[in-house]
Amino acid sequence: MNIGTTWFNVLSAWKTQGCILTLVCQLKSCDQSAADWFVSSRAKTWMLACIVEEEAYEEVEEEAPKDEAEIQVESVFWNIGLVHGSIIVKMRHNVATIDLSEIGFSFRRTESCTDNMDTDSGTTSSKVDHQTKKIALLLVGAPGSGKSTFCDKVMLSASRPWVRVCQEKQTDTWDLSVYRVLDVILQDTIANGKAGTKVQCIKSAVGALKEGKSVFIDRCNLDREQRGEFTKLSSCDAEVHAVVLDLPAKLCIARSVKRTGHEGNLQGGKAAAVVNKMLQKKELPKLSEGYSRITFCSTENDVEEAIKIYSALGPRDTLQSGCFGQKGPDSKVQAGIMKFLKKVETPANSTSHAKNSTSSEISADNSLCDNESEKVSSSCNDDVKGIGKDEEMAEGTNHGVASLSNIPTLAFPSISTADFQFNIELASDIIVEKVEEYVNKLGEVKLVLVDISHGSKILSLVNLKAARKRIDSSKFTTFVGDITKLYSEGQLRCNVIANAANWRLRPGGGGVNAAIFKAAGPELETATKERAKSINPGTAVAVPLPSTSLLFRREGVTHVIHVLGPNMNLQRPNCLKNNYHEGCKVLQDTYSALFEAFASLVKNEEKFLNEDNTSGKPELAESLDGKLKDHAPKNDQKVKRESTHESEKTKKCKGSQDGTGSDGQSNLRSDRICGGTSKTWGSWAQALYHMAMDPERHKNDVLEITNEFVVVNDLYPKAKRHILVLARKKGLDCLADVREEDLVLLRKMHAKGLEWIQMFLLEDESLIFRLGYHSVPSMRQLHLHVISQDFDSKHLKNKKHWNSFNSAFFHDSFDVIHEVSTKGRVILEDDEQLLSKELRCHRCQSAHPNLPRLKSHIGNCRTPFPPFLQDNGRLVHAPTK
DNA sequence: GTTCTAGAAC
DNA sequence: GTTCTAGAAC
Repeated sequence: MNIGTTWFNVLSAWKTQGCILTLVCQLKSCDQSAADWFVSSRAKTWMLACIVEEEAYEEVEEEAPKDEAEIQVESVFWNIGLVHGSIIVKMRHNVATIDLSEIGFSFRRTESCTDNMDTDSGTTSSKVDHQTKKIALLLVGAPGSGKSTFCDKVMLSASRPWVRVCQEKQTDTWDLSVYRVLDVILQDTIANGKAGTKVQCIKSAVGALKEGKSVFIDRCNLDREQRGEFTKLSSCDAEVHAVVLDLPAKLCIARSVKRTGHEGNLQGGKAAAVVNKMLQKKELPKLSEGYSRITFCSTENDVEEAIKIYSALGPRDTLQSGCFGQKGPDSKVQAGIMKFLKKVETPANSTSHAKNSTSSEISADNSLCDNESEKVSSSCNDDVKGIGKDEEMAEGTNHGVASLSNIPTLAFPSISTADFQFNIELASDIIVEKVEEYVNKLGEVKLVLVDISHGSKILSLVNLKAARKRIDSSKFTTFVGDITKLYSEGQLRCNVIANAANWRLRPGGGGVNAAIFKAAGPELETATKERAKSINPGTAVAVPLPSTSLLFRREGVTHVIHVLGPNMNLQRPNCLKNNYHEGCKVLQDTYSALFEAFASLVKNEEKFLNEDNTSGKPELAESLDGKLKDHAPKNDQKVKRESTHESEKTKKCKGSQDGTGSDGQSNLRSDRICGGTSKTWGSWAQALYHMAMDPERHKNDVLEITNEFVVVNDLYPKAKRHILVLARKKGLDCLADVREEDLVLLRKMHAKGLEWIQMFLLEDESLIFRLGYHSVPSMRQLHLHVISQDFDSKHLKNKKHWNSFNSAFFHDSFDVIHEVSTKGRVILEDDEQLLSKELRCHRCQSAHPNLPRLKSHIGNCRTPFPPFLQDNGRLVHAPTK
């Protein structure tokens, strides 16, 4: 038997699905005894070597005459540094198993693979080039911020080919002897090789990009100049991204100390000094440096999120451009945006499902637990106690289930199966049985069983059993994700979530209870206390979530239903000591109580809605009449939400007035700005006024005339559809002039707007509309803008245009009507400053350096609109099918 | 509201 | 050199 040895340069390695690793290798050299190949990622290289039997080897030679072999590895069981286990390799047309039980690997062919792979591959890697939208990703962060870990984690699970380019070790060192590399791996260190220069880094990066791979630039990249050369990588037909690991200095130092301590090179103090010095000099990247996307991570959770995003990125996928995460350096503070950021930021610290920290990271965290900021301590608590039990990497957060529906939805965790150690088989039976019992009884609602971990046993069991019972999947589903981030991360809108509470109804403990209390903030604790002091097993306590709670504002959760299930854990109170007769009964009662409580909330909602429709906004309700979808969550928090909205405005107002002034003063001020006769209108600003006063004269420009208003196309539409409903009442120049007596008119204008939207939707059902007024209009005569949210128009030319429709400068008609009916007028502030604020996407809130960049972004952004827009009919679109 | 344009930013 | 912004005139 002829046995050959061959070496492969691994051109790229990426996971295609599950644990299938695809490698593109370049045949380096061969001899007659064996074939070795190896794979590398990072300095801690994936190293796989094998002896190939004659047949397989010949196959490689025949099939890859151009010095290229394509290999897929399935079922990989490996452990860097130990190099043992077995892997299944698919090498072009063959599948083989590699047994790595010892260094003398064996390789045996197991079955034929029928994949018809392209054997005439032409130039090396050309295939990859065409498929891959390349990315050059600069990691920006101090030593110990987790840059390399970031790369490792992404490379581990990404289906796109990534190469890590770093200072310490170049990826083009494939010509090292296999044994030397083996040594490297076995020692888990990168002691070989001198530090690479920046030029080498760039060379490697360019090389990798040309081969169709995406690259990580794993250097500190803390100052702009350092980064400059790398942003030029865009000339290699790659998008340049930055991920900023802006973690607390203490954390970076702790990790650096740990690391340097291990190698025995640097004293802890020295590491701290290095990190501190670097952080002092840091300049955060700006989009204007040439990035198409920047992601700021200020917590470990942010980092995990970013890892997830890049891991999920397939070879052909692209990410939205813009500035994501935390404050960008070029952001001017914008009240609305800061509110948004706060919404997103704060709860990010509240839960952690990052179970894939290395042990050194966890211990570094622990050392900070006692005296670090709350941020760090909360995340390390989670790391230690563990919300999820799963050690595997948290991958995506959902299975593509997107729900924006208004159907009341209850998300609930599996009760008692985690900390209370209830048997999972039995629990899954009970869940399915109870869901089956209630799902139809509850009417038009949806139930979702949520578990944070992928591969969760309870979810699989429940899915299986629910399928067997043919439970309607539109009414009951399971969902993988964090129950406190269902909307923001999973686009799953759940009005109500269930909490597996403790008997004291107190925060803490761990798991779901801790996560929900953290995410909801102290408001939930207070609201809970008002309802009950404790809870008995088998019962439920429904708590309305105050509108100030982040869980409400960010996720749209209106109620939390606390439930307490049976406990089988001896370490916890009221242990049933394996008495499953009693346990099952209690668990059944628990789910019954949960679903009953949910039913009761739904019932109350409907009642409220009906009352609201008859007294509040008859025209609106009539006009909608099932033809157009009102996005309102239809819950009893409506009034509360409005009051929040107002109080936020008041705060903002105070801020903008140099800390002076009560509401009264702000009213005065708004009067001065745009009220009554105090504003003078230029001749050019009178066009609408003339149309309203004498529409017959402008017949050609007018769409519709009634006694009370005129509908016209906006002369310079800022979106595909943009019309104005003009009030004809004299003296009603702008919002500041509106009084309670105009309420009927406002409602009619709104209804007229909705009528026109209906017509537009017949032509293009993909459009989504918003109706509203400019705070300080340029044109005289009160006019309602009815504008589609595509903003696809050549007339949208500047920041002012954008912000006038996408900041608090734009007052939704719904809010105007509500405000006038409750307060008699619209409270206006010095809103003109809002027009010069930074440009942010109206969907995902990412920031963009200029309007052309923003426009190209919004052309692609499909992120759901933020919850506040989806509520109360602020957005109007075609009925969802 | 738009257009025009200087000059800043790239 | 080109792109983009912002202020003035209308």
